[in-house]
Amino acid sequence: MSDLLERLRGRGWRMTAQRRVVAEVLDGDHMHLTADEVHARAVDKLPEISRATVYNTLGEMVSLGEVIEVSTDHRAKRYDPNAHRPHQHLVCARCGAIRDVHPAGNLLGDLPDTERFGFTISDVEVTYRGICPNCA
Amino acid sequence: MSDLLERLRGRGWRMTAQRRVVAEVLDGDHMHLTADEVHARAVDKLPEISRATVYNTLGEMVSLGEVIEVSTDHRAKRYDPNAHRPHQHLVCARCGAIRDVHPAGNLLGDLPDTERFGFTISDVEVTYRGICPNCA
DNA sequence: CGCTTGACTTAGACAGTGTCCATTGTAGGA
DNA sequence: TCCTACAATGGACACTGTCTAAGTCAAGCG
Ligand SMILES: [Mn+2]
Ligand SMILES: [Mn+2]
Ligand SMILES: [Zn+2]
Ligand SMILES: [Zn+2]
Repeated sequence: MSDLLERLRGRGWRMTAQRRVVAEVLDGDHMHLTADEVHARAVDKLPEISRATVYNTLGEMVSLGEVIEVSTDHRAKRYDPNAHRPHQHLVCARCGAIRDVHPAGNLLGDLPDTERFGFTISDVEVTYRGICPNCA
Repeated sequence: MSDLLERLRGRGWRMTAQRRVVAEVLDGDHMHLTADEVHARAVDKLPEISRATVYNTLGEMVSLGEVIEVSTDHRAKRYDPNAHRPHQHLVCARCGAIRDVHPAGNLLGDLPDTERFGFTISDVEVTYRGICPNCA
């Protein structure tokens, strides 16, 4: 089942009921949940799990590169278990729906050397904004 | 001096000391300030200006398209008076320094039709991340 | 000019999101 | 089974942003 859980076990994580539940929630069908949304779903499976533990666990997963933090609006960060296939996000400006997208081309190459100001650039983050078919 | 102020006057804004000061701060040398940083600088010029007014004024300037909201980290929004020349941002992952950059190429064109899922896309937001010369 | 009025400002309460810490619990190895 | 280092807990706290009720004032008008 949980590939995410497998990878975490392989990294020497102490396996607790709480971490199992957080991993299960992330691997479920709902993508791009906020920490509090993850917590709400986790509570359904393990009523005594605390908010702090969910925040800690998500933060650790991000540090390990197993989960990605996404912030498409200026509100809560969202947690994305799709960390092993590089992708970007397409966001509906009206309802907030989020889709994974895979742009063609070399995004990093679009930035000329004269525009790099001596930075060593390691990452490009792109958010496409528009109106989804439902909202149109 | 303040081009920003001129444009706002032209839009029928009631001209108050508070709005003048916020516009002056934005047009100063420091770019990409947070609302509370704008407030701190505004207080130096007009001690009684309130936090709420700074938030309100910045929000109105954004609505009018005279200022852009930027969120490069997952913390406070930053306010960018450079609203009339489209650009993107380059951010130092260590110290948070922000530079304006002007990518070549058609950013929107990088997203194939098959990756648009029926959305009407109106905007692309790009953040380049790396390490600045100072931090390297 | 001085009045009038509706737009603007203010202080502070409140809400949403995230962090911290002292205490308690427990996974997993000896 | 026991130990102990690591993890979980709950609640206080910090940061960012929003809201409201009451007071203030810019600007148009006589
Ligand atoms: Mn994603
Ligand atoms: Mn800028
Ligand atoms: Zn929509
Ligand atoms: Zn730096």
